[in-house]
Amino acid sequence: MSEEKSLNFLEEIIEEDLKNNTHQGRVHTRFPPEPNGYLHIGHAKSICVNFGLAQKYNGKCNLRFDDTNPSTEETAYVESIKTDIEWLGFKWDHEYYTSDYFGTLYQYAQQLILKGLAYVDDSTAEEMATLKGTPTTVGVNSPYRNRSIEENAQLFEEMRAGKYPDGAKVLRAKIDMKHDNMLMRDPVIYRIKHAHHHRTGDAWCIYPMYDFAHGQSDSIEEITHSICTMEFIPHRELYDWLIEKLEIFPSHQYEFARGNVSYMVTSKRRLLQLVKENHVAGWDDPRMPTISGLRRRGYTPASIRTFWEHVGVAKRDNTIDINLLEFYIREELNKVALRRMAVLDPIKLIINNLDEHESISLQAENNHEVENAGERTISFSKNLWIERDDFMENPPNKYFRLGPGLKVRLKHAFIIACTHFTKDQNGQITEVYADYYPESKSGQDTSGIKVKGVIHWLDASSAKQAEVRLYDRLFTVEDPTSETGDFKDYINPNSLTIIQNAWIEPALTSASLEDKFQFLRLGYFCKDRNSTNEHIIFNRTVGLKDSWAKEVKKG
RNA sequence: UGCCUGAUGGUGUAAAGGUAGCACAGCAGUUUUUGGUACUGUUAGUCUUGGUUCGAAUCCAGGUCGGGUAACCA
Repeated sequence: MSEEKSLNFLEEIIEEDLKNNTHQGRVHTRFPPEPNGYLHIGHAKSICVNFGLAQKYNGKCNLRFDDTNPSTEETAYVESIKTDIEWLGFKWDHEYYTSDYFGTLYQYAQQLILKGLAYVDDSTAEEMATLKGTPTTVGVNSPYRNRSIEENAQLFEEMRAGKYPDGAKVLRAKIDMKHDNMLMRDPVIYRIKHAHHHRTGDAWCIYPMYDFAHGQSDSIEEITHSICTMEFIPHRELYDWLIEKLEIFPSHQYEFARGNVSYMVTSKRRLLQLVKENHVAGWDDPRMPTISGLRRRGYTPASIRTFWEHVGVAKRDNTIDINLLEFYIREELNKVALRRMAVLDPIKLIINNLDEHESISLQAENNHEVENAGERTISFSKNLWIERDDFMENPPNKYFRLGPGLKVRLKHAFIIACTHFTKDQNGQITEVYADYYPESKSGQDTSGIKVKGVIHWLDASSAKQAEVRLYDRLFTVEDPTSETGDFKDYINPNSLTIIQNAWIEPALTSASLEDKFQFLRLGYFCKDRNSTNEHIIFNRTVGLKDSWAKEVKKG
């Protein structure tokens, strides 16, 4: 089989540059988060693209915090972002902050003023908005547009010195108020903000705007390929204009389509709302699409990387089916997760032909997908727990589990035959009775009995209790933001089901936070960070594929 | 309405003028001591109208539809 992986458009650009020796064979990218929120699944794509490209082409990737707006940014976010990137498995070449360049950026602004390409404007925000025009009507020059170079230089210096209050003046690039691209209509490049900055403290009271910081920072770091999402396309013209006028290193911007995933929302505003209004338990709630949420949910870094790698990079709008993400986490967990048994909704199973104090030791494989995964010892005795779902009073034809007169195998143990059962006055099954076949022991079955079904179970005398949290998608519709009404109207009321008293294998009590488990026939689980020795909590990462459920649904 | 983008099965993504392929999902089956996994088979696609060409998903022109864009946010 020839593994001929085609290149995405960014790889094509880079390979073309490499061929033409555009940057002396250098590939240098950067990941530029703003430290004002937590990273989510969409950022993970950008991280995979930027760090991935650098890796593939033997280049470098910087981490640069785009911290030009002191009123929204915090050091706490810086830490969470770094944690998440490292967890995803990437290493940055340098850790930079746009605020490191405030001095240089200030000088760049002065140069622009000296070239007659920037001016100080006293207009209010409203006045500027009016003068700016609309996409279909051209803008009008500000009355301050023709101030002399000397006056502009003087005023800008005074802005920096703190002579004016917030909003009193801005520095604008002098481009063209009639430009088709709204961003070229004399964009604001510096504004006054008497705010404490998380890194520079009170050293500055003027801060550069994104457009006067990002491209210049790329240039300072000699970034060869500045890769961002499609909504920045209109900014590229300004990006290039500034680099040209400033005569600095010609970084270039390339845009790809952000990756959307069905049943998830990723806008910072909406995520913040979910947290603030307590629809979820925090930024790392396992239902959140944040990296920290996915981590707590039990997703692995590799599964997220593989997911984005297979999704690919292109320029068209897209919504990726959440099934694909779930496929990749299942694929990985199937190979690494230790198999254990747990009973979430128990009914008692009593073995008729076993004495009360009898106990049989059995060996159970930890993961038969992997050699050397080892075995553990489990016990089998008279009183067992089985899943309520695994017994039916009047089972349909293709039901391969337990029912009156039916036989099944208890995983890793014996074949049993149901003799009778009891119900309470509400018609709820309370106890199921069965005979076991001693000669049908798992691995050394000489009984000759064939059964189609295998169910999981727990020895009631040794099982431990735990809390199990079953997570489902947070929303009931693929794209809650495109529906009528508020996106929160579409929150899935069943996104979290808490089972307070589930039964688990004793071996599970010593689980670590990093361990991944498959609860046989139920799904993949991991221990929650809020677990204590007395109270263990397991989170369901994702269920197993369930073709029986599908069958039932079809009727 | 201006400018910028984009359009390939249900979803995502390939095919650089020459057999429309891959993955997920779906469906059918084989295997199975997890109704899991693995394996096999299978359904289904080039937005539209013209043009260029022996030949067009690809090139050209018009149209249609989607997305972005009018913060002292990034």
